[in-house]
Amino acid sequence: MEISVVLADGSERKVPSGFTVFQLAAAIGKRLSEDSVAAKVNGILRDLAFVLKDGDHVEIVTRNTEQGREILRHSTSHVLAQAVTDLWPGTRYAIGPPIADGFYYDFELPGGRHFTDEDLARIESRMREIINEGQTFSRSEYSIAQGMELFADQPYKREIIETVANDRIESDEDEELNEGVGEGSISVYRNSSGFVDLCRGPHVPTTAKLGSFKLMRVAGAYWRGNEKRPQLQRIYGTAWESDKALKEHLVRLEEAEKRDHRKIGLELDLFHFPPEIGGGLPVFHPRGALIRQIMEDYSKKEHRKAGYQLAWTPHIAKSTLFEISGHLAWYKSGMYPPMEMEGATYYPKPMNCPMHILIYKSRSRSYKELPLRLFEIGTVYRFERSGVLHGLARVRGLTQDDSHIFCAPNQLAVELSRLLRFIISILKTFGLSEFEAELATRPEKSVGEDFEWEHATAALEHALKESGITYKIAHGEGAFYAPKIDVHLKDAIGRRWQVSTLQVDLQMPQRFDMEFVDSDNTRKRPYMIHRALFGSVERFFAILLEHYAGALPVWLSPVQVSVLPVRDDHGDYAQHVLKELEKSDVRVDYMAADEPLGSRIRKAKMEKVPYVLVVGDTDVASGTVGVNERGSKNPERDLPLSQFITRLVPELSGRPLGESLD
RNA sequence: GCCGGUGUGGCGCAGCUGGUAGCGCAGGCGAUUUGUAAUCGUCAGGUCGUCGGUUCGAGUCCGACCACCGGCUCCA
Repeated sequence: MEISVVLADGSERKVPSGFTVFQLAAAIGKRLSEDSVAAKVNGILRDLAFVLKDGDHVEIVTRNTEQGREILRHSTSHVLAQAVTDLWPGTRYAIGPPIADGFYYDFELPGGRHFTDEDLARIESRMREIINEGQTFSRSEYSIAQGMELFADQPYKREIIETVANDRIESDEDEELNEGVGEGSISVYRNSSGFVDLCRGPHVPTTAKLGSFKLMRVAGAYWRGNEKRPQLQRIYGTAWESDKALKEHLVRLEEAEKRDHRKIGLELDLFHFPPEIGGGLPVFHPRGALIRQIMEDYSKKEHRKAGYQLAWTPHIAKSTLFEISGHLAWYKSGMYPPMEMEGATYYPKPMNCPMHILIYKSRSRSYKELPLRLFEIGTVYRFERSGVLHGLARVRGLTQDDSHIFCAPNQLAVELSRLLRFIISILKTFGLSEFEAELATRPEKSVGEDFEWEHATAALEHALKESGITYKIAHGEGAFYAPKIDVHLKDAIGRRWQVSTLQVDLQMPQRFDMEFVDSDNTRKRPYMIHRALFGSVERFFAILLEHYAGALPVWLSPVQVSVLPVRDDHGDYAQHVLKELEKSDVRVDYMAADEPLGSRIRKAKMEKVPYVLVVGDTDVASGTVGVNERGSKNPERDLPLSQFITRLVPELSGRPLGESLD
């Protein structure tokens, strides 16, 4: 008896009936069978042991594909669970999905025990034993009731079966919870040693297919992501199709570590976090402060050009203000504690918006003034929980490049489109070019009328469509008072960062009873848009440092050119070069000839100075410089100074000449 | 906030089972005057995160706290 299956390339192939996917792969080629980990049969992922039927469309999934890696990772996480239950009998195991670059598994150890780093080595060697034994994974199906019986002493598994069987979870985030639970039945995978796990599969046929993995770290993780539920012990690991791919991944991690803005900040003497000041409160050293200032000056200039007016507001305000704004009702726990003074209670501001509203309300406003765009680079304080602080990317004192736009309802759509274009244009000037947006819609915990939310959300989506930026909808991720667009960018090594945020506020105008006089002499409520472009100056600074690995573009570099005389007697000429550069507003550093040239060049290079100029005998004689450009291996010699300056000047400003906004 | 880890001169590190701290870089000084990624010598610098405890004796052991690192939760 023969059946016929259709392969990925569309060709048909006759195989004996009862043939498994693996037998098919082996029949096609030895290499394919070795590399196979699973297959897609009629579009559904199946084990290699899956028995083919006549007419099946089969696509063998190999280990070096994204899908293949996912299966390897998933299977490795099962081996992890097996090793842990071997080493600590009585362990309850929860979930263990594949994730980007690896996998994790959550456990509850008997007696409330916690994993330590030393445990990782033990677990890893037990895993290697299991892998070397070449244990098989075999699939079986049970009824829900049988499943509950099978996992009688595994409450987390039982909870998965119960909740998923009652109410199949459909959102992407909880997809792993659907593991192995189908309509009225569950599937489990059993190792030849007897370890059983609830799982949808597929899995590799045998642990022998695994091995290129490494356990990375232990962490606590709340069961089902809920702080109120037990905290489980999570082990993270990485797994790849080959030792080579594993090694490459570890090298990538090392490279990313070198870009860490906290490390670069230290190396380049840009900022630090004095413990005497407190966690999440950075101080910027002269060079770091200079970079900030360049960013902020540039931002202010562009905002003024784009029709914004600068505002300035204080750092603290009476509780009354935050009662009106609703911050005390909604986000008190995120605010710094209050200060008492002369019978009043003051709070450090967590946001600038209430104060900008007061500027708006300082007098009556005419429709002719709208849109009124206020802009402030204002420092706000937020009481971030100690565990979430992360260098400059997450601080307790942050400086928002914050603006609030007040407009007539009919101006909203146009204003949002214009705003989104402005944001993208500014971000591009900083050398960032890959963007993606999220449209965050109404969350469960929120205030306002449905029709307002719909109007505002539609206006945001309109702006997104018009900008051409790719976006997705983040359901229920909006702020309590407003839907929003979050702009994410991709850095030089492909990591995503959330930067700009753009919100249509439905609450503040009402809370503060804002109005404007329209052309028909009636009083109307303005719309309000909140918007931070960098997000926070500190965080954006961190992103730039990581994106450029510290080698900032010339216009952002605190030192743009270092001038190095070869010998002391070239000093006068070097000083002349320095003066000439300063005339063109170049930020120049001078390195006297008191140590060997090579050593000084090395220092300048390590400071990531964009241009190192070396001047010696021939330069003194003919008015030239030697140019050692950052990133280039071959220094140029005998370049006339004026020529170097002509070349440098266009790099001194962020925006390429001739390009304008709007 | 929770789980795990770390905390030794400005930076990077060493210091075995407890016996009063070392190295490299950076820094000061002196010599060297050098054509493209480390010149030589010399000097100085640490109450070992903080506080408390155990001990004849603590950088080493215990506890609390602080800060940082990796996660979880959170992120107006």
